[in-house]
Amino acid sequence: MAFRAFYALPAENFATSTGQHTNAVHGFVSMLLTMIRQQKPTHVAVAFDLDTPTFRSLEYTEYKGGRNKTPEEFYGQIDLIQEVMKAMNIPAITLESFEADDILATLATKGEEAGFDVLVVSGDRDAFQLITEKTLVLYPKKGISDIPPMDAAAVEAKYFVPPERYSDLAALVGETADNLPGVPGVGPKTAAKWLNLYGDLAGVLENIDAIKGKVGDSLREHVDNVTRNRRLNQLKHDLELPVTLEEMELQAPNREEIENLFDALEFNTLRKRLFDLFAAQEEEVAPEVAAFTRVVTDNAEALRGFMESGQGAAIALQPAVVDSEAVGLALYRGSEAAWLDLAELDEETQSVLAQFLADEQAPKIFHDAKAAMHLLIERGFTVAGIKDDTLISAYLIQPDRRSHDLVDVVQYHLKYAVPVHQAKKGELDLGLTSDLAEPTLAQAQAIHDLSAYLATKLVEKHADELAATMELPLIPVLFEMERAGVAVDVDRLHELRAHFTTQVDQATNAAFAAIGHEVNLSSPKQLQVVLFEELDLPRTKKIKTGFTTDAESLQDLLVKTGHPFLVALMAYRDAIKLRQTVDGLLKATHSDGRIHTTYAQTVAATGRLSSLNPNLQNIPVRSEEGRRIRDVFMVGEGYETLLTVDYSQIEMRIMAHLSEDEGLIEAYQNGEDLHRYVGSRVFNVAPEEVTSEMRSKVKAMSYGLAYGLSSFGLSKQLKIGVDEARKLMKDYFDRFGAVRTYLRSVVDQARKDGYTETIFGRRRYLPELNSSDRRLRDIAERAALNAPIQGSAADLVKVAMLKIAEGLEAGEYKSRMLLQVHDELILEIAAGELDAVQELVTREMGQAADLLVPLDVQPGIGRTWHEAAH
DNA sequence: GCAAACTCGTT
DNA sequence: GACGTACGAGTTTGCC
Repeated sequence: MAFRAFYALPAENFATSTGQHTNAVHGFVSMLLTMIRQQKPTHVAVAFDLDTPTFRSLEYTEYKGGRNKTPEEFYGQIDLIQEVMKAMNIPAITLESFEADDILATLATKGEEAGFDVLVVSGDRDAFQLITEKTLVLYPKKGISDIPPMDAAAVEAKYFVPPERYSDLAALVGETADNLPGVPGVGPKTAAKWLNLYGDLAGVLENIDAIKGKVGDSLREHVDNVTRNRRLNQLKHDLELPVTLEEMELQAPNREEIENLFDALEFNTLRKRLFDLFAAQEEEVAPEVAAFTRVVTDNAEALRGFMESGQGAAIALQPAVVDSEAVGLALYRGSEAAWLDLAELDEETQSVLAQFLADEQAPKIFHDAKAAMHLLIERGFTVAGIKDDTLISAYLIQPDRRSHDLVDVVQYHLKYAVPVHQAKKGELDLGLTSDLAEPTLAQAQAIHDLSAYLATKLVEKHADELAATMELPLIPVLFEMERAGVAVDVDRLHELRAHFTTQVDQATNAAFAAIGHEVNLSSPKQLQVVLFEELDLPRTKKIKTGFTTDAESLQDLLVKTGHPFLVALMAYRDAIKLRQTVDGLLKATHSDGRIHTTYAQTVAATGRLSSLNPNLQNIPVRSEEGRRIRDVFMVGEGYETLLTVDYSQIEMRIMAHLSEDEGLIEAYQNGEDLHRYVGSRVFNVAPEEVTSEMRSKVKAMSYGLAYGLSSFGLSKQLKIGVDEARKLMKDYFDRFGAVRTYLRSVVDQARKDGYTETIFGRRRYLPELNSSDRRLRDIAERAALNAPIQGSAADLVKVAMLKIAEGLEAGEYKSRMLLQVHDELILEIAAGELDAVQELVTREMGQAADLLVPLDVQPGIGRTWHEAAH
């Protein structure tokens, strides 16, 4: 691992002021911290090779021969790593005449015997022989985060033999890195074929004469290689180690030693990461979980009994997931729990479970029900009767938190650490005590307990009604939208990709020609050198790393200097952004020819949905070129057309409603062109005398107000003086005074209450309104201004979606909602249903709330999203 | 190799 | 000295 770190990080970038290279140390410690954070081990040890002879090199002098000499810069870094381990109170183990992997093998065996789950991290494939039900191997390819631990199934998938045969396979194939030649002409495929035919290596050698062909001859000729390889690649499991398992228990680091050591190594960001990690760990409290009875529900009768004995009490459910697939399901109902192996259900049990899951009257509690629905439907189960979702509850209680992972939520509210399971794919016998069942059952129990605890919290925060009438009912609606996905024209996507690539290339060439050399146009850092040093253009706004090269500043520079490089650079930025968008869409297109986004219901603090994997809420629309991407979203087979319906000026209307400003309300009630109307009042001219320049000024101001725009911001946006902007705002507020009163009162009220509230009662808590830090307070004030407006709009759209879903179901329409883009809904319309569905959608959107101003909705029809725009 | 910074698309 | 909300995603760079 240290060696990998050494080559991953450029040595020349990592040296102390005294010249000591630290890249391997930095990389190793960085990886170790990541691993501790992700895997949360209770015990940790690190094994090192020595550079003295081992029993392998004594038996076979060429062992690991032919390797390049260790680079100069690596020397000494191993000692430094060992010093860091000492300061972290992590044993660093070496053993004369043995290799690190033998130490790991011994530790794995000892750990298993002591009842531990073991995770071996090694860059040596020989470690695969250690894999068992209790031991997994992390074999880093690129990085150590984001790679699943190798289990038996993963080894089989890759090498076609189980882990206990891996060493046999390696002996036949050979290992270049260790200078262990195998049988020429034999690769993993052939080796695996033989091993599976004859059981193991001994079997292959017994039947050596039966193997035909050139490879058979080759094997017979090199059989000595094979037996030697097998002897050498066998790891030792029974070494006398200088460290006990107890001594491996992960402890807090020795702060003083770390400080001194990291001072010397000049590690500053790592120091923070290390202390942050252990600070977080110290907070964790031991679980205080009530005991419950486990019920094995491996047959229909047992499952039915479990269901019935609960007498209709809500059941918490938690799927166990391996490789994005539900392999097990834990059910918990207070003092009693059940565990189901979803892969092994007999027909009758499957049917009992299916009936329960689909029963609207059987109340269920999930943490992230929508995700569970996707997992379960792949197993043939539909889910109804979602009584509670602790993910939603946690979000409504603290909408500003970014993540509401079960682990975090339980830790925060119930003050205990819920166990997390290691995914183990090959483990098909999922008994009640399996590594998967225990933690999943504990999670289900935690969800059950959370649900009860958060229910009172919801009431305290006045979010119970919102949960019951809006967020929970929305779950199945969003689920259906995600499941449906939207059809895309893949050929068109490829054409667009080629088109934008041409533009990227042209812009790149033009940019290089303009400055006479190449540069990475995607690197702000390099662009700064070109713009502000080579070309010596006027400096732009300061940012942390120098001067910004953002689009707005580039445009300013272009106006000031007219330099052709700027033109090319801006064209490059536009084109590469569009190509990235297209690439993302291509990557996200499923085999059904559709893109299935995921709506995050618990991310945006204002109550909006967000869209991810891919984000379909930021598909370009403003530029002509970008809009072409909207043409690839098309009506799917079996449907007639797309229908888009969006609210016009929803946030302005909500501001009119909330402020009760008579002028604004009158304008909307009379159906006037709002910006023209406002313009005529602000500039004191007749409506027909409002010029387009006046109109765009008040339009920018109107929208900006809902975001907490300052006169400075307005002046910048409109490219007018601050004085003029200030006057514009004054004139605006003179005419629409209630708006100013409202905006002020929102912030004042929020400062008193600690939260803002939408029309539908959605709260956002903003404690920083009373911060002594001016910057934080300003940010909180703008959030307080915006949250009721953006949030009410989000609520309104959600209400409309619920009504539309209801209406579609009641009318037994085949048409369906596909997408939501904050104030716009996109539906796929089945043949003959257009008129009725359009009427339904526009009606429900129009009457989603009873405001002081009318809600205006605009429908559009077309074969593609672009065509359906109006 | 990981995490932060920058940039930019939408509403 | 900063100055418009709410997001997601891709690329580059700093780390020492």
